[in-house]
Amino acid sequence: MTETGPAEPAGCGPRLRKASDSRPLRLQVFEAVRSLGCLPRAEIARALGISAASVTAVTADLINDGFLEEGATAPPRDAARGRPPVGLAVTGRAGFVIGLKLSDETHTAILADFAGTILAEIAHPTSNLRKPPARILSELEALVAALLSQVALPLDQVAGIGIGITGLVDHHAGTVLWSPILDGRDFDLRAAARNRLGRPVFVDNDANLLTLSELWFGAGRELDDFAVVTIENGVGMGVVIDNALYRGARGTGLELGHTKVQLDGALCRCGCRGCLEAYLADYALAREAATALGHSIRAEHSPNAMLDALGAAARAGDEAAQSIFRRAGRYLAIGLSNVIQIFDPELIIVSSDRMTRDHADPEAILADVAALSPSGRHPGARVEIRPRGDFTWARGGAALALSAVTEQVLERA
Amino acid sequence: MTETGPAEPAGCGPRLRKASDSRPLRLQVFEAVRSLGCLPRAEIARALGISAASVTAVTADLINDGFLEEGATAPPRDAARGRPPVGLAVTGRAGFVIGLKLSDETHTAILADFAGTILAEIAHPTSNLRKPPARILSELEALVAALLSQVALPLDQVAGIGIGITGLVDHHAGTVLWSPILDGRDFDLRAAARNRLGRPVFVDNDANLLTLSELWFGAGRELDDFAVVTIENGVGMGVVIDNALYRGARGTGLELGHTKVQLDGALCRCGCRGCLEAYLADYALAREAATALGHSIRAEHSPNAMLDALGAAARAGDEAAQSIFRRAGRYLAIGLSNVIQIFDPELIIVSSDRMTRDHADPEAILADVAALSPSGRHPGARVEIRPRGDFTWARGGAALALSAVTEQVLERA
DNA sequence: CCAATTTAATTCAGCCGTCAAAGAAAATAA
DNA sequence: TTATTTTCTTTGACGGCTGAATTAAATTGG
Repeated sequence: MTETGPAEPAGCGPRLRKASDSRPLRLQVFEAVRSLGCLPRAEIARALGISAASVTAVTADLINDGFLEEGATAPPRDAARGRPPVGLAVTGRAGFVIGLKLSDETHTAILADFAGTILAEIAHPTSNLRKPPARILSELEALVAALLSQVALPLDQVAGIGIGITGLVDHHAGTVLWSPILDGRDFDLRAAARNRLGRPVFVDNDANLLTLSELWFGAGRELDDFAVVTIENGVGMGVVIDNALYRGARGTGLELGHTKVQLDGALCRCGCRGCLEAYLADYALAREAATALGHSIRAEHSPNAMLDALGAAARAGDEAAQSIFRRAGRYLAIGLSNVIQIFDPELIIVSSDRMTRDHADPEAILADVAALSPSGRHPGARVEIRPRGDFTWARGGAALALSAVTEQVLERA
Repeated sequence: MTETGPAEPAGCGPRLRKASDSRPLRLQVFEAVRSLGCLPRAEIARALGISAASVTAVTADLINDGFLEEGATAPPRDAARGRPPVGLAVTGRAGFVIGLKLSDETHTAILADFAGTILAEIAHPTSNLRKPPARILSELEALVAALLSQVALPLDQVAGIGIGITGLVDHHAGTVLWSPILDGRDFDLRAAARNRLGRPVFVDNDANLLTLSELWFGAGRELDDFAVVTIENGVGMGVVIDNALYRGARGTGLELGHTKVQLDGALCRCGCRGCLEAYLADYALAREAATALGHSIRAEHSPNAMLDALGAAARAGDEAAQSIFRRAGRYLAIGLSNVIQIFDPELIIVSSDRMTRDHADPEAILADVAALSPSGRHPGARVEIRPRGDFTWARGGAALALSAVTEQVLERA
């Protein structure tokens, strides 16, 4: 920055934002109907702040093109006078998407229609070995085929497929930079899957999928801004800003697991010291488990087995085992507090199976978080710790596909 | 979130975003000209991706209304053939704003016109005592009067006043929740100043002002996304996402200084332990200075004097003094690394006078930051440590006022 | 049962913003 | 001088959207 005396020409102000957005009304109306379920034209006009005339015109088109239909169920009203509203709803058959999660234990997938209704679910157990890309693609293809056969839907009816995979994923490029279930690096999963299946594919990491799932189907539907923190093999985060998933300035960001919470701290699998993940993730607990449980457990046990044993020991009153979970809880509180300091969200959803099953005391964690927030500001974020359903990820994959696909499908033919 | 078998109606997808933006072309064109300085109509059309016809129409209006004028200086061209372009520039006299920073040592203010040209600057020394609001308002009024008298501009020609103040500020509400230079809490500075001066007022904290200054006049003009970290009495941060200042979900966020970098760490003036600020801020260094310098300095010295002495001692080779700065540098590296992990910006600007004067080794800090970033991703953020000019804040205040005021002033009369 | 009332949906004329295409202007090149 | 190139302006047309008026469908109350 130049320090000047008076004057200095040649422009000032932020640079121009690229897209001058202004999405077409057609799209806005469709999304309003999908978002709110089944609502009459008058409500659409009010919700979007546009004239009733436009709504009539646009919805007539959308109905004509087969995207909306006049609702069977008339929505309830407060004042039961006047002409009754005619509810509009998204025509499910207008399109279908698949959401899919590749994991180290079970691959899951769901089939959803454009209205967000889930039509089929499937789960395939898989080996937890690293696999070559070709193998993953075969598994993926088999999963999709089995899913579609449940409802006898041909593949070419699927408008898009959203795939989630653990690891470092570049959503924009569609590549997997690194994944614990994949041999090699920098695999272009999007291109490979698109070639194999012949349908549009979208890729993201599992934390973002989880966040999308909350945004589209879960608690996030009540909020403009919230954050999701997930703990398992690694520690991940997803953030929603103004009803849209925020992916960081350059596509990879929000790596809460690799924020540092200790100078020269514990060693993380990323090679750095002091990462939050190095105190919270499964592997971090597992490596202390051996010490805590002594001879009762062997090193060759799987991390999962070790953690189960550690959890059992803690519940049985083992001091060492309890202290492991207690420390993890305190570091989790630091991580959550930092998210609050930075983003100041209304809600943080902590998604963790192990946390809800084993960790000593969610209450203690919430109390720690509260204690770590300087007073004087507003109430502070709500923190909810909750388990995760088996198909939550896959659902997020469906949301990923829906959000990417809707726009182009709706383009006037 | 409900776990279901198939089906579940009643809508899905993100909730509706409130404003369907789509700023009027008139505003976009004006901002394009201001942003790029002096550019011909053809360039405007290209930059905004709109037709030349629209540009002609809109600019004719803007010229007619006195917001633009056909440029004196024709911008240089590559191919010197064809009809020479006529540069358009913002008419400075179209409007004026004041940017103003209230501080504990010196209040500063600048006067800028709508083109961003700085017409006058002024600095008033002030006592570093806490003051009652009325006193601050008087100082503010005197500052404005002295500034305007430099160019004989009447106050009612000023379209807006942007005020920055250290402390916890709620920009949307216009209130100062807490400030080290102000008695009491929850002072509605915006309303008070507006009443006193009779002009529109906008308020923000100093970190955001600094960030706006970079966004409007500095390095940020080359980037879509960047972060600013400021270190002095406290540790602050400002973040720009997609060419707009991000203020967190609920107005207060981005409190980098109160992110925790140590479990049960050093005591922060916010009352928590382990805040980054407790290792970096002036007061944090000052409280160790007494120990390091022993009897050579008295406790009753001002923090500033103590830090000056500490810096001198470090430069003279004092081991203890050096270690204080060295540790602060290492914690700063953690803070910067965490910003990178979360936001993944292209650039972080570290703005600190003391850091550039005293701290042992910027090189070491940058090296630490690099070491704390897991490899495998892209180059990583650029970090620039730089001193701060006296009027940088005030300039940010002008930017604050400009961005708030432009839209309404441009509304067709 | 028939107004009156209330709310929803539709129709229609018209404005605003935008574009494509064609024309006018100003410079250089031959 | 004439051709060429690029910028700027004008024009006519179109599509998206709105406001006002209209039609439609229900409830309420005599």
